[in-house]
Amino acid sequence: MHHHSVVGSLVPPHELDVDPRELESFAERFKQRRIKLGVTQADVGQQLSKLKMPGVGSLSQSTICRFESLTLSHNNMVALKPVLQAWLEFAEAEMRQRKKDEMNGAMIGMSGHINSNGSLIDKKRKRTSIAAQEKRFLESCFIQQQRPSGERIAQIADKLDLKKNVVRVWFCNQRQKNKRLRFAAGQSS
DNA sequence: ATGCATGAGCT
DNA sequence: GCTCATGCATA
Repeated sequence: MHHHSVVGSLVPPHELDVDPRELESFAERFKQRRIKLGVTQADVGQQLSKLKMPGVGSLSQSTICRFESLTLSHNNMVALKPVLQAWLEFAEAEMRQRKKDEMNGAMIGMSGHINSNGSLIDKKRKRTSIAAQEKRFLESCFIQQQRPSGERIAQIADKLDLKKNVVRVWFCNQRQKNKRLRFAAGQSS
């Protein structure tokens, strides 16, 4: 229910071929201006929904962070760029407006805080922690076969005393990691 | 900032 | 069962 791809992998055909260097410079400018605005990565993610861009909801701090550090796939970077660019313009316009208001002496009392709290007891997602030694083995296996068969995965899982699913997901994440812009072969900047 | 996980969509 | 975009949880 919370997975509504912001843009899926559908990108205008004209922009399918975007210069990685262009993305890199944009990401850098984005971060600098975001910081200048005094806004956190988490804030950006939440404020995106205020943009009312069709099909664009909010994003997590993780995703904003990864955009800034170029650790997303090329297509993902290309898809997110226009959205974040729109947010930047929106946020800077808003700031200009605030300054203007202050100039007009429209200082509004900035105090008051209302805090309510409701605590619910729910099952939180747990994260398996794979030990360094196990990781080393997994990495060596990954070098041999990036896409081991189900049988091979079961074998590895058994040897490392990990759930088969944990090993399968590890390989999936590893392959995905190899596709991230920043680690892709052929990056020169 | 990053590791492990989820869920949608596709084959 | 994979890829892909994305996020919770945690270091």
